[in-house]
Amino acid sequence: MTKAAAPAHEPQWLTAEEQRIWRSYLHATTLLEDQLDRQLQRDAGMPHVYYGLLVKLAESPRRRLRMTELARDAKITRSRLSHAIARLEKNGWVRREDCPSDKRGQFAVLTDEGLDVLTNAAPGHVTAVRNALFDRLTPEQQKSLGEIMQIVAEGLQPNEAGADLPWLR
Amino acid sequence: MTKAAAPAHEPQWLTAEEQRIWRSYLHATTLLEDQLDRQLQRDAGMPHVYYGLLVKLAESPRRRLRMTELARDAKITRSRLSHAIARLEKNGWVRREDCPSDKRGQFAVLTDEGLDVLTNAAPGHVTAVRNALFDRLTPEQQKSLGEIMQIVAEGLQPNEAGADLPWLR
DNA sequence: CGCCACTTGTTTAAAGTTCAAGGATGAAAC
DNA sequence: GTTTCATCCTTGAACTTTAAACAAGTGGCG
Repeated sequence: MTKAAAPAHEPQWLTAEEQRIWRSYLHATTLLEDQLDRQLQRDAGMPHVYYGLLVKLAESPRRRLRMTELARDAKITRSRLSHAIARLEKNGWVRREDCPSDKRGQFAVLTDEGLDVLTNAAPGHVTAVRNALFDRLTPEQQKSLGEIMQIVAEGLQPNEAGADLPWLR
Repeated sequence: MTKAAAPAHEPQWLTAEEQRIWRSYLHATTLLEDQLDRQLQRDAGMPHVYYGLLVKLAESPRRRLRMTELARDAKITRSRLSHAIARLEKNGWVRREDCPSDKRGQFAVLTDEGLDVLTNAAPGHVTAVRNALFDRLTPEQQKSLGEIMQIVAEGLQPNEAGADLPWLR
């Protein structure tokens, strides 16, 4: 121990190096999200989050998902999802369906038109992601990024994959 | 070349591994941003972006910055900044001042009260960042993250540090 | 000077998000 | 059955963000 310990109720401030890392993180993530939002808004008429919803639906059996499950997958609140689906429904890209087995439940269903929009938007989006991210990183960096982000995501996941086990927090 | 090349106008889709990385990235960044937003909203009565504005001001000489410069530093549009500063001004945490040398210009100035709020909020925020990010990563991972994010940020920076040099794009 | 192009910052309205509350159904206990 | 509590999803209001248009000021240049 070469440094005096901080007073008990003082937080451990970030070191200069940590600050550098943290700022790079903030800059990169905000710039990237802005970029994707603008690209998708321009080319597909919706923000990135909404695009993500269509993707989830397209990947699901029968192109449908329960609202709660979709919200969980997309990491957004059910409230936000309700509003989002309302908007997508207005566009004709998604439609709601009642769940036969649980009268409280709703399915969000990707329409044919929605799939078309998605199909048209996808190439541009993938290209944008490549340009901004993958094309700039070495394979090692890509691997590293994946590991890091997985760790962070798991740490923040309120409840996923055996999270009803109290001793995991 | 073991794989057939994609048709010229087909995008290069993400490989399975790239998709994994990209999804981890999206999950981690959205969960982290949500987490910080909620923490700051609860403890300091403002979203993360607004907190970032106060930080920039606090770090600046005489606790003030021109609107455009602040917007650039924080990676947000001037319009967004106008609204944000209006709100912070209403809280008494920031005040505006005219620029003497350029009558169009405005300074955003951090008030004493604003500095107090910031001082009180900082420990909790730093702790949140540590808990979610730094405490979970090895030193190598931290270093790697910094490098990666710097690359990405620089790639997206519309104009920074000698960006008026046309041959850089 | 007088014109023109550009920058600065704000404004308006529309879109998106959050927060707290609430209606309805389900599930388990009594 | 009915009470109780949890879950599913929606709603409306407040707030934040975006996009486009605008007023005012700067600065180059004939």
